[in-house]
Amino acid sequence: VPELSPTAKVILGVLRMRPSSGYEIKALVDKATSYFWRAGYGSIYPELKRLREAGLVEGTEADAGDRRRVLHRLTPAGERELERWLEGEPEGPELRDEGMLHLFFSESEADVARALEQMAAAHEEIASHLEEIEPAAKSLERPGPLVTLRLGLDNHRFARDWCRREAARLQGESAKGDGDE
Amino acid sequence: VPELSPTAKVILGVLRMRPSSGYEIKALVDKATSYFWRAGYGSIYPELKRLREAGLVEGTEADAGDRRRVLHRLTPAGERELERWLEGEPEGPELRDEGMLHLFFSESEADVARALEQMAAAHEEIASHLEEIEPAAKSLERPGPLVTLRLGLDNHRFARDWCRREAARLQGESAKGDGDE
DNA sequence: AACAACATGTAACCGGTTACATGATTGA
DNA sequence: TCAATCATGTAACCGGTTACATGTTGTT
Repeated sequence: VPELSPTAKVILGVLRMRPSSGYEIKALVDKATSYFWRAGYGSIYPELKRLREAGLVEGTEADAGDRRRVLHRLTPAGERELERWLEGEPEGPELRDEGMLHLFFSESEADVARALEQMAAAHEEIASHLEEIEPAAKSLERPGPLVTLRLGLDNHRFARDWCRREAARLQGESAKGDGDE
Repeated sequence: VPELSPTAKVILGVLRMRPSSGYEIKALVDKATSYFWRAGYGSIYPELKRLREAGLVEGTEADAGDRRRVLHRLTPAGERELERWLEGEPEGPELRDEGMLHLFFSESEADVARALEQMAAAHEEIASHLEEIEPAAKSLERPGPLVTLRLGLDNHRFARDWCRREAARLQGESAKGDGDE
């Protein structure tokens, strides 16, 4: 049995929550997981095809008054694969953060303060997005999305505050040395 | 002028701190930036070659009693490119976190608690690594590496504590409901 | 009539990881 | 002499992003 691809993992999980079209999967990922797991059409559609061919997912043309779309749902084999992945040890978080790299290469306290302010703004932006989607997460019965959201929100708020506080401290210090008196 | 590749960014920054061989760049990245920016030999050596060809970097065979190695240093053009990148707006952080995805798909409070414990362990591990390298960062004159490290350390400790606290809370609650009395 | 949103896909490109291949030097 | 570390690189593979291509349905 081959390992699930990264995109397969998010697709199977989403389909267990609710049978969906590729388009809907993309919309949900953008809204609810994009701050820790992304997927584009260029990954989703080919992966859905592979999952159908592997028998983990089943696609039925949505009939009735609906728009033409392919509703995908997990097969029993798909459910087993999903559970198997969920039972295993998750890989550690992978981060790529250009703001941190700027900060790392800073040579003066002014550089540090600037990098910190830019990072604070980036974390603020993500936190705002998470605040927007919080009501939707609260209205679900499943506990996962809301805990995830709160963890993300608190993490980004913490990082934002840390950066702001440290930037302010550095500017306070430089003022002491720069003063006219 | 083409954009700097991701690996070029970390290489140029490292070379400004200290002229180095590809091997040394890799060692520094593994030790000091790997928790927010990685690079392997398979990226570093080809990129060093491209940077030499583009005239941003200059490679001199290290002479003297040294081992045979190619010491790379920034050219004036390389310094300008580095500064230009440093002056621009950094891209936002990109994260891929399988633990968060497990958490997101959790269907019961027991699933949530388990996912949180695994995440706490992952953050603990990263925090431990950062604690190990803290003394080295403290001994530098440049301020960048130490602030970066402290931000990373506090972020991972915060996430670790958050996950632990919430996991404990959930288990406390289930005990109330599961009690024999 | 026009625009936004719904809906599905492919192809080219880019860049990162992994495995492979090689060889010198240093210390136990 | 043997293992670890220093040191440099290439090739195959994998997977993600971006741009392209197309057509429908609902709203203004």
